[in-house]
Amino acid sequence: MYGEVLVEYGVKTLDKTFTYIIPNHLKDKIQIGMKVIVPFGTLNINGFLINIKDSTEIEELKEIISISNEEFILNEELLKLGKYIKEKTLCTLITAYNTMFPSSLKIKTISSNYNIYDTFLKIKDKEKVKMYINEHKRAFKKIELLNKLINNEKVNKKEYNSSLVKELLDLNLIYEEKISKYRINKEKEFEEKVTLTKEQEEVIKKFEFNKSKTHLLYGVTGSGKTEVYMHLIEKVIKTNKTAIILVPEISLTTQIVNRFYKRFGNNVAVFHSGLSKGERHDEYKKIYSGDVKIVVGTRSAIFTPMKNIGIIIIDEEHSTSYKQDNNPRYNAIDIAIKRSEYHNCPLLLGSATPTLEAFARGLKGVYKLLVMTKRATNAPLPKIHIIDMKAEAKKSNMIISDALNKLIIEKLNKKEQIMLFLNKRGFDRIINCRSCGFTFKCKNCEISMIYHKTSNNLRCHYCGYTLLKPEVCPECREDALSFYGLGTEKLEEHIKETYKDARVIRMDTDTTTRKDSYEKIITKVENEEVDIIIGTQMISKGLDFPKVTLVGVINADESLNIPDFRSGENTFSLLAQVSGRSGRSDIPGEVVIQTFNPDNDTINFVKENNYQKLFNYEMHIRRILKYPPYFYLTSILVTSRDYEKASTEVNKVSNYLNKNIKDTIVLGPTTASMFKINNVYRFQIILKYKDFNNIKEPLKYIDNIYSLNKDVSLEIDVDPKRI
DNA sequence: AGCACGCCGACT
DNA sequence: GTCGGCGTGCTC
Repeated sequence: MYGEVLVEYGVKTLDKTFTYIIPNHLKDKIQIGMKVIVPFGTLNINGFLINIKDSTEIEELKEIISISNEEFILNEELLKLGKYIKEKTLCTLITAYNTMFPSSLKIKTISSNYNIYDTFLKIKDKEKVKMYINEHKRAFKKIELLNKLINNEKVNKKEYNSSLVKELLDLNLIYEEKISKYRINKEKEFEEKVTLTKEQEEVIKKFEFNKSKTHLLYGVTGSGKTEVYMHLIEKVIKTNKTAIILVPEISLTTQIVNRFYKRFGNNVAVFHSGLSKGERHDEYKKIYSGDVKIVVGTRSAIFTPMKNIGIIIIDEEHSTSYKQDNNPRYNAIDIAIKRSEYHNCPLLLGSATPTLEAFARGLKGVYKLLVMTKRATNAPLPKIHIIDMKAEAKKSNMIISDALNKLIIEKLNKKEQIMLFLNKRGFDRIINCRSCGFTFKCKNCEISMIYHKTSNNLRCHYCGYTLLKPEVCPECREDALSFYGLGTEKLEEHIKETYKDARVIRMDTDTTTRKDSYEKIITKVENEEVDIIIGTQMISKGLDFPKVTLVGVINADESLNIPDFRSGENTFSLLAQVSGRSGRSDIPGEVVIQTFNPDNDTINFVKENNYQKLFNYEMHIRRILKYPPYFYLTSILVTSRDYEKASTEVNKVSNYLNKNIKDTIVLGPTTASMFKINNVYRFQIILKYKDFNNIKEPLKYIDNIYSLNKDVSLEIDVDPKRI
């Protein structure tokens, strides 16, 4: 017997199998999908057994040394899925398999045993024990323990003093029994049955089970999407099938997972990067062994080895977090579609602000479109005020406008909660005019231009159009051009100074690095130990705090100015999402959006809460400029420490593509949006096309060439979320 | 990726 | 005369 093994190095030159002899002592145990240790060159390394065969042409063969992980084996579905990932993202097969396997289960660490146990004490010989009790009448504790055992009570070793237990063990009266247990263990709580709204019922009625169909649930913020998810899952697990539900961020798993625990108890596993290695091992084991029917998690949970899947749900479908931004650059939605096909089960994408791609498919009938337009509590959507910061700036209100200030004081007095959202995702290298709000846009591409300090000019990162940086604003002739930039920390300081009695908490990547810190912050807010929550992206999605009645967006403009064709769409979804945090229960909510561009179309769609208008507006632009969903995109990034090399090679690539790709628009080469990072120069090419098959082989070809080049590297991102 | 083999420059 | 620089090529 021979085994075909993929070795662990994720490099293009080793993206093929090596054949090994399967020695007799492994023949019974070994299975396809197992991790093994093989001799490779001069050393022994880890690999993945992906095929077993009876004969081989190769003459000199070595033997597989051992199996490195018997506990978890990749099943047939997941082995197939890896091949799909390789084809779709152009990564190596082993890279695909390694990402599907949770990192804590990588072989380097597997030597330690992640299983943990409860140790119970058992009785050996009742008669002997009774005799002992008679002879030691004054050993009260020991007698108590032994009596429990005689009465067949469960006794955990931890309950008694260890030396006491040891004595009894040494006397051979009792013995230990280890029962493996999981670290996370939640009992189901009773939860009163919720009555569904008409809209929720309608959605559930229309939902198509038992077939591979993608549904898009477009439901406004607070319309009760989570409740719909739970109902659908309840139906599915009643038929003995399983469910996967993905949420965008760890901060969100906390709230959703708790709701799931309450309703489904130990039938739920969590899976995300915030778990400790041990916890992750346990959760994976629960899933692998079929102990749970539901898994809730972030992107990587889409690879968990659930069997007999009855539904896959992706919440906040528009979130960019479903796309991995390093190798392999997969999108969990694509994987979900693939798995739904394999299991012949439905996929549900949910969002209050779907991506244009998804909504367009919904309208075309590719996805089944389900709609919820009302809030579940029947509360109205919050009232949105747009504040012109140009006018405020003249009054020297640089951070908080008069209107927002007034509302903050009002809400503080009423003991209601306030969320202040700071949009930090912009580049500080965007210049705008403090006087009139003007920002520089490329005349060809309609996207913001980026300031380059070294050359003192403004550049478009799509087409390369360059403009010398003017001294005064070309619109109003004022000398008021400036960079933008305010951090959460500074905002927190300002708020604490201004509202001295308010209890303020900050929620961003800095304050949530420690494990459980999300949970702590969320609990604090829920227990009303906090008046004002300051945060970034993190507080924009999904959080459900009934006492929040005011949301303030400090700087709406930054994401508007990101030089990406999706900036309008992303800004709308971000603002609509944060707005949705306000007034979720019975008290009506308000939203204040501060902007230097109060007349901007996107901002006004937010004010009207009109997704449909945004959709039509953006689709129009996308059609003219040949962007998704009308065309697919792939970006190619060429980088080098040597400016000249990067520049000449990217031109070579571009020439090659222009000659060898048909029916594809080749844009560039241009400098990438971050041109120089850590002294590495970055250039990019963007491809716009209708059919991936036209570009796949040429892309593989250039990818292979540059995998051998140590000075210049090339990265391909198929369907990038950011360009 | 990681290592051996190999072919040219400055040193006890 | 040898030690070691890293360029090239191979790994079942």
